[in-house]
Amino acid sequence: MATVDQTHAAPSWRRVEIALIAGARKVAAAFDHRLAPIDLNLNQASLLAFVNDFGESSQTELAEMVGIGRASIGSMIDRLEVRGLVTRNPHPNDRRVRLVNITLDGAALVEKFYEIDAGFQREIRREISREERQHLASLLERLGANVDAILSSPNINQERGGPHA
Amino acid sequence: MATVDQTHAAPSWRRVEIALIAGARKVAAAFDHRLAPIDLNLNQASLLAFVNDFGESSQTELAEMVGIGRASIGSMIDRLEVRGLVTRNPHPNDRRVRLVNITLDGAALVEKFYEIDAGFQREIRREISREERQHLASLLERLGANVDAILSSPNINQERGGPHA
DNA sequence: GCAGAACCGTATGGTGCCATACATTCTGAT
DNA sequence: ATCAGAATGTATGGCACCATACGGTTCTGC
Repeated sequence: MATVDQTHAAPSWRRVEIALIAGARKVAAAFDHRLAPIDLNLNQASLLAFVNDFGESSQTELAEMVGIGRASIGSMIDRLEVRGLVTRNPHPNDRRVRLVNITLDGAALVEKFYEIDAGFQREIRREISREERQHLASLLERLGANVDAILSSPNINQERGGPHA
Repeated sequence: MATVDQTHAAPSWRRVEIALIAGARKVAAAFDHRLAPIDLNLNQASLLAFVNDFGESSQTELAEMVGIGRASIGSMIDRLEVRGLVTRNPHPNDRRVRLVNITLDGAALVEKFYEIDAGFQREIRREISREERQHLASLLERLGANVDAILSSPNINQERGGPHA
């Protein structure tokens, strides 16, 4: 009750972009819910799986992969390292870099993750076709490009009336 | 370099869901960037616009509308109230409820928001057709339904193979 | 060689969200 | 009338992320 009335299809305060953001947060929450038994969240699992498949990677590479900043990836790896799921080793030729590798325990956890993930996919993708997902991916890609353009462009300071031209 | 190889269409560590989450965060960041001149973030602007259009609402209604929890909406309204953009008034018949109303200042800010939003839409929706957006909205709706189902269902503890039924 | 730019990882402080627990108030059953 | 249960809003503590700044390291141009 008191939920948003369906008859208002797309009122001004309920944009697609807002639905996108709230929806993404809920998807993450659902993922985390299913991942709780192995005590991992989505980003952690994603990082682990990446290192498992790709082998040793620098932290910057991992940050770019997961889509978060370098500082965040650092503390994330801290926690994974404490749990013995990954190791940090020096790069042989570049002393700035710390290469992240997966451990046996980590690899074992990735296996469990894949099982859970398979079940999760069946649930989350119900009523959503493969074609739609690909469409979504391409849309997100273009969205990302537009976002980058916005972020790198300055704010035209309240030139009220907006950029009519 | 070291970026994701395109030839791997959907590698296990790069799911659509992850792209969705990272993409949504970036969209929010871009929105906040454009909203910075009026010192509002997306959720705040969305809340203000809702109250502006719908009139007084309870905090629980607003939380549901924005898609965050009751505790979060509370501190959010705190900040808006301090700035004099909304007021909290007692409900005439129910002393638990505090009805949120918009002020004249708040309404004026909503107008600015609409202008900025219009420009933002033009930017963010470049290369994305109206049909695609509607498609996205419907997809998000089904995604949300699946998510709700997941969150309200218990974790079948690593009954590997997943819920076949 | 060497100063300055570019890059890697880390430390710090701040933000926004969540989950949980709580006091208050309303509702409904007895 | 009374009392259990539900609903509203608030307080608290924790988490994950960001932006910024920094020390250490490598690369580049002279």
